[in-house]
Amino acid sequence: MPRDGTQTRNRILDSALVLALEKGLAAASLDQVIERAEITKGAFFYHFKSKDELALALVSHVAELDRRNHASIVARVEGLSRDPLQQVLLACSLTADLVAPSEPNPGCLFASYCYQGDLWSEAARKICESNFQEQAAWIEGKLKQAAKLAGRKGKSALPVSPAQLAMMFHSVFEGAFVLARTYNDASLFRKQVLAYRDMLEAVFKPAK
Amino acid sequence: MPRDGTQTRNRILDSALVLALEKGLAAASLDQVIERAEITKGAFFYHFKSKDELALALVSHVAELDRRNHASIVARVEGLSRDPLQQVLLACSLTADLVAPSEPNPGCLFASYCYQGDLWSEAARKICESNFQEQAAWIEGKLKQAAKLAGRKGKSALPVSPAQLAMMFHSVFEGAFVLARTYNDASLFRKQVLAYRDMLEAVFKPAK
DNA sequence: TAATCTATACCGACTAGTTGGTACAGTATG
DNA sequence: CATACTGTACCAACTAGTCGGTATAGATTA
Repeated sequence: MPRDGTQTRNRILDSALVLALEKGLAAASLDQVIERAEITKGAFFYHFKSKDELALALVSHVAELDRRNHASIVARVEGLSRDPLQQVLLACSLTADLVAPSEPNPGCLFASYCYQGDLWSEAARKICESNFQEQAAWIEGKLKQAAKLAGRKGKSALPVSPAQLAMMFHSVFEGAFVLARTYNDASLFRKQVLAYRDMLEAVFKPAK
Repeated sequence: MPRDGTQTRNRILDSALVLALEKGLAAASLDQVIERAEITKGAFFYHFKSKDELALALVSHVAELDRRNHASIVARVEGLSRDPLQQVLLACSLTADLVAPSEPNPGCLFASYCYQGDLWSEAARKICESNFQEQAAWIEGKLKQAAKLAGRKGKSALPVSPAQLAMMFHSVFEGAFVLARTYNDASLFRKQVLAYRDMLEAVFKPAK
């Protein structure tokens, strides 16, 4: 058997990811991707037919990492508590820690793509959408359970539907990156995700 | 005096804005901007020294529109109610209506820029930051007043500080655009902004 | 009042450099 | 011996930006 090419492929992907978050993949030339990956043009085009193919492979790659990360958070959180609301709150806390406060270019590849028309193919969109959906569905399910439990104690209906609350996770998540970049302060990401968590908690546990 | 050039300049700005929201300004070539504005290269470079200068002028332009829009919302809202919380809630409602549910490319130029390193100069960042700050400061002030009013009635402290709640407006606002693009459904923008509004209301008016 | 001047506004061919992508001969590795 | 590259040379298309020239219209002058 020949030597393993997956290592080189991953180097290309890693290089592209760094550049994509730093300056946007559209603005990053293949030469830059190649230089950073420390390979040659020949090697690049051996693994990818075109820049578009790289772009698509990169979303797929990141989506896969994201799904694994989400699965890991779910597993940890479901081990820590049996209460559905607590599980969601814990998941928020873990998500908040995903970005180091010192990170120079905190951001989400999905958001980066969706503001760069060239890369925002229907295929890429669907990958992002399904990731969002999967995660939102988990939150929504948990919140519905939580609402039922709270309802049994004879409380009023929620001011916002579990579906909208679940989607708001991604609103805040994505918006927090924009905030962090605009204020040039990566710690804002953490603060905003935690603020969302605290608001969620308050909505489900109204003043006694 | 020669004929008026401001019209041409505005045409360029408008053209650039459309393209920036559609595909990102970095990916839009000057030729495209020029073609859409129905002018020539000479006219473009008469008004702008470089693409970078256009980019900066465009954020300035949009920031100015945004500030006027915010001022208009504040004026309307302060005419409609004297209660600070109600004013903020109304402002959210008005903001939610900013994006038509049929809009093809809903988005924010600031977010677009901050994911495209080339355009994200320190000067551009500061323009966006000051717009965010100004608007967040208004919300924060109102929420502090609202908290005081609620406190007089002998209620518990807020689960999230007014400052974080105010910033969350922009988190949700920016994130909602990403959501709308990812789910390919512009109506999500409105829903998310309204969901934020309802959550705010719930936090300040806990179950009686 | 006609000719000239001047400053702004604009035109469009052109250039130097970069881009994504190709071609292909050779080398290393399992 | 097929796979996984390296290295270099190349190309057409496109890029931002330049530059010499022109059109317009008000101000100055003869």
